[in-house]
Amino acid sequence: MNIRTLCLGILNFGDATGYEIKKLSSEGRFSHFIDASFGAIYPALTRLHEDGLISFREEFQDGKPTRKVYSISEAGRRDFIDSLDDEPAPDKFKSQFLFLMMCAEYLDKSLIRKFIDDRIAHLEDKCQHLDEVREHCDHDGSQFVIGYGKAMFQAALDYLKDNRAFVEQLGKDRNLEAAE
Amino acid sequence: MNIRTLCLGILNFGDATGYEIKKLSSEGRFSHFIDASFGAIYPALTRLHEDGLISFREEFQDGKPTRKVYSISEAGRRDFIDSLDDEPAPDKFKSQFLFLMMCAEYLDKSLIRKFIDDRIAHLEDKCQHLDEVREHCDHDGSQFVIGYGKAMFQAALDYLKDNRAFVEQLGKDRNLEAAE
DNA sequence: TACGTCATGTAAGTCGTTACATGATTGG
DNA sequence: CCAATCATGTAACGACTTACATGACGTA
Repeated sequence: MNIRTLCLGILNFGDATGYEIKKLSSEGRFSHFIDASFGAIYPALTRLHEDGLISFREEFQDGKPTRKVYSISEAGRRDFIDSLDDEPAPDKFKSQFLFLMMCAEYLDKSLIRKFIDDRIAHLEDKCQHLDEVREHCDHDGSQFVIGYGKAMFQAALDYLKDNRAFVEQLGKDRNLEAAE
Repeated sequence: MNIRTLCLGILNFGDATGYEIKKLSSEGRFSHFIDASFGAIYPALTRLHEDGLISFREEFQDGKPTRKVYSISEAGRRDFIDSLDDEPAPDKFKSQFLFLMMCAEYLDKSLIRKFIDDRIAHLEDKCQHLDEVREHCDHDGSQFVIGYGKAMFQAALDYLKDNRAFVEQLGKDRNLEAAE
């Protein structure tokens, strides 16, 4: 799913600025299955506007930059809802962390331990964050989707805690840089 | 992690052709956290060879095209193992399926049911596939990584089975195309 | 003083996908 | 007979990232 459709979909749930779309997609309730950068969002919004699928109003504020608040148009809504009937593209998951763990035998035990500690901390953050978002969100579809994310993160977390000893023991005992 | 490093890493575990790297990354034991296309792999191998990080021998076979079997060089191995000390980039997960489920209220109940049936079938395939790969693989690092993938897929599967009724009930009752 | 937040946007460049081109063999 | 598998590669295109430019305010 491209950034264009993503923007349209988010605007379908309510008006937003480019900045808010970025925050929603990388920190908010979509952040566990989507990500987009400013450099992708702003041009996408410009194009959607040119195509008549969204409109915007400017909100002047003192002390802060002017906001462009985008709204989806009727044509945009139609376009978006039609697109939902298409089979979803398969999920994409890329993990350099797993790639690294696969190479545990080439890493120092201490380094593996550090990477796993970081990862566990990161997953705990994510889980906690999803819990918070879920509490402050009464949209049913989002609830379902947050639950799905939580289930996956929690499973990863449990697996890491239960199996870290196994992968840590695969590493090299210390950095033998002096020797060779 | 770019395709270049991916190829180097796979070659670090043993010689392979471009075709085999593709298969490993999209069907084999790396397929749940990595993917690469031919159009990315072949140029990457050419460049790695130019840079002296890999070498290749040609294997002529009758009835089948000639294979170029690549091997990692000492320089390549050093380069790769050094790169492992860097902090791994954060995981990336993109799911159009979850995006779709978030929009359940705009979909027909029947369509949601179909999408979920497909997804469950797909996840069951993946789980079974990982089980098979795990049995035929005695590399410890890979075992750990396969287990991680399995845990995540299984969690997603269980969640879907337990909560599908909730999201299905959010959908529209039938396709009201005649009305409007 | 320097960084983080709010806010928009551009431009260059990287990276990777998709489609094409080629062609023999095997299996349903 | 058609599709899939094996096998390599190119070229065009698209998508996205990164870095930059601008600027005021708040806070540690």
